[in-house]
Amino acid sequence: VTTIAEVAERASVGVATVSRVLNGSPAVSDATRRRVLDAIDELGYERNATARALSTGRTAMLGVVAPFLAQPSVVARLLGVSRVLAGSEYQLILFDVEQPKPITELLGGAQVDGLLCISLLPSEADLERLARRQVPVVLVDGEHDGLPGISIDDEEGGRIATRHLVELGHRRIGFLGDHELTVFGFTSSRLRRAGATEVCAAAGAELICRQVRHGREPARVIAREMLSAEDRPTAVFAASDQQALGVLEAAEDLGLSVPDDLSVVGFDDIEVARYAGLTTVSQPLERSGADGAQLLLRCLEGAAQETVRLHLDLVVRATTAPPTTT
Amino acid sequence: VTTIAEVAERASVGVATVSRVLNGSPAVSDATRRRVLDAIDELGYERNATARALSTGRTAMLGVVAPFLAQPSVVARLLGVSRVLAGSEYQLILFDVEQPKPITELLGGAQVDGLLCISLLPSEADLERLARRQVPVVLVDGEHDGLPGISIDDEEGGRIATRHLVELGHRRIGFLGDHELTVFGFTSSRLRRAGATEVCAAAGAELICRQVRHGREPARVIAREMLSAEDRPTAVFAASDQQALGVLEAAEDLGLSVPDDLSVVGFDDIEVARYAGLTTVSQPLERSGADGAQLLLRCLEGAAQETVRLHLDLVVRATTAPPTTT
DNA sequence: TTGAAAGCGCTAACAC
DNA sequence: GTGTTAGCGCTTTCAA
Repeated sequence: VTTIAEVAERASVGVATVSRVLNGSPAVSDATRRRVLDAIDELGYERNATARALSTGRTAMLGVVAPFLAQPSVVARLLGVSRVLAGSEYQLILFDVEQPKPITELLGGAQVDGLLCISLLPSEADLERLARRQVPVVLVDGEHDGLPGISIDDEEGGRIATRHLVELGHRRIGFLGDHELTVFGFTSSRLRRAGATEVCAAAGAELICRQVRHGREPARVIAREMLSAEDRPTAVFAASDQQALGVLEAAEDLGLSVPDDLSVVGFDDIEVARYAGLTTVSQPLERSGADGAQLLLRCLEGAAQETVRLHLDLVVRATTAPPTTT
Repeated sequence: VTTIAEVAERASVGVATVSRVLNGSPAVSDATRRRVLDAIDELGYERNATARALSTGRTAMLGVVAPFLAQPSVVARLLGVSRVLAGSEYQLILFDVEQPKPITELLGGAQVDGLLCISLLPSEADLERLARRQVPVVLVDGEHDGLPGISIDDEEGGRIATRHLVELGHRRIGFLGDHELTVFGFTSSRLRRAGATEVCAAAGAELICRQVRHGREPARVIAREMLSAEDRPTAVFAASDQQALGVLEAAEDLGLSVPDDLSVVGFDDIEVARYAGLTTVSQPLERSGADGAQLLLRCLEGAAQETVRLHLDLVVRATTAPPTTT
């Protein structure tokens, strides 16, 4: 409501001078600066970010695209992003993806100086349009050709989980992962399965694969089916903790005791995992968001673009044990 | 990079006509509209939201201020907000509050058409400045004089939880709530305690109160102390599930078995509560966010401002039982 | 060190 | 129906 012009008038200077003061330009005499500052104070002036953005071509906003609600792991990542951005000059605009949909469409005309994609992969078309808009893109929990990003070695993660089961003595292992089609071109589930397949093959173990929509409930349904079979697996590796929780519920439904009748390994190590006593492959979730944000910030400064892979750990809790030889 | 002027030139029309097409004005002949649309297509034009915002005075962005990371309950609420906003023309800008700090400062010059405050109360000064900017404010999980919002009856919630304990036979009850100073002028913890106090008084039960910084770990520390006392309470009512979880951990630390040696009631019914088998007072978290967003949307349309109170439920799980008379 | 003025890309009167 | 033009509030040359 108060504009720079009113401040200028009150301080008896030109608008350019006010702008200089606002932007901390050294080319203003102390006396003038004082007058301007006083005028700003008296008028309760606050600079209009929109006008500034139009003029400079920078909005000081970073977009974060993520399937926010689908997975708790995304929340943890977002937390890292938020913490880093809080210490920067950028604001965070959240674009929640509920279903696969062109990112650019979702963005609408929204002007952002940079974009962070969490747990989803932009399509080639999206990338092209983003490039035309000169918006740098950083991936968190995803990899793509030329794009900088933070990720993990999903295949290795699959190996870690499966190796654990194999070493415990399991030879008939179930795998529960995302249904490829529903997950935004997201390949981690597939890679984790590849890792599992590799280890099973080497150990002469059988891997029974099922794909399902993400989330606990769908996993529960499929797991119930998988565990009802005559030759049910003695252990299940779920591609996410959420799905692992679904498996645990299914086990309970069927009266199977964990880990005696069934071992379960998850992936992510989200907070609930601890409460459920779930054995899982742990990845630094919050860290990934923080690092991703930092990376984007550096891209914005024109720095070189890198891709970082974070470390994975097996966390053994109470849902895995050797199979009972019935 | 492409502007409305280029589109206009290509379609051999004036910029106003392009603008009309862009905004779906009916006052454009079909033939012209076609030409414009084609030009837009060929040029891959996308309208610049910043310029539009500057011109119209509306940014199509809604701010959400929340102590996002502090509490899982806030995440659930945010989820409701996000879902509603996804169906609107507005984008969501997230302002994460890590520590008490003037909201307007946090907002910076960021232009938002409306503001949703989740689980925190803006100061009078903030409210004034927001009003001067003509930004409508809606509260989610909070109440304030003239402001519309979605809330619950915290005092009644305190009564519900405590009544449950009293009815089970507990006569020495601990209360663990937020430290008033740390929570953004947030009064729910205080009100919940008031409800608890009332019920205890009526039942002739003793209420031992402790205040603590929010979060699980601080609660654990204080609870450990509270439960180490000679005359320790036989039940604890925590003002949030997070804190209740801390109490459960403290009990485990001390070798107290729940619910035999100690009953625990939480508040919120966040997702983990279910896994921890925590008895708690359940409030519709996601719903509160959704309703709040809807309310804000209506305010933006100039509709009357209301305040809604959501329903509370006691969810009895495995952490409460009658006290064992040792 | 300071001010005047020309945009930034769009919308909305106002004329034709 | 359509075009012209004056802003929206700020930044940033360019002169002084």
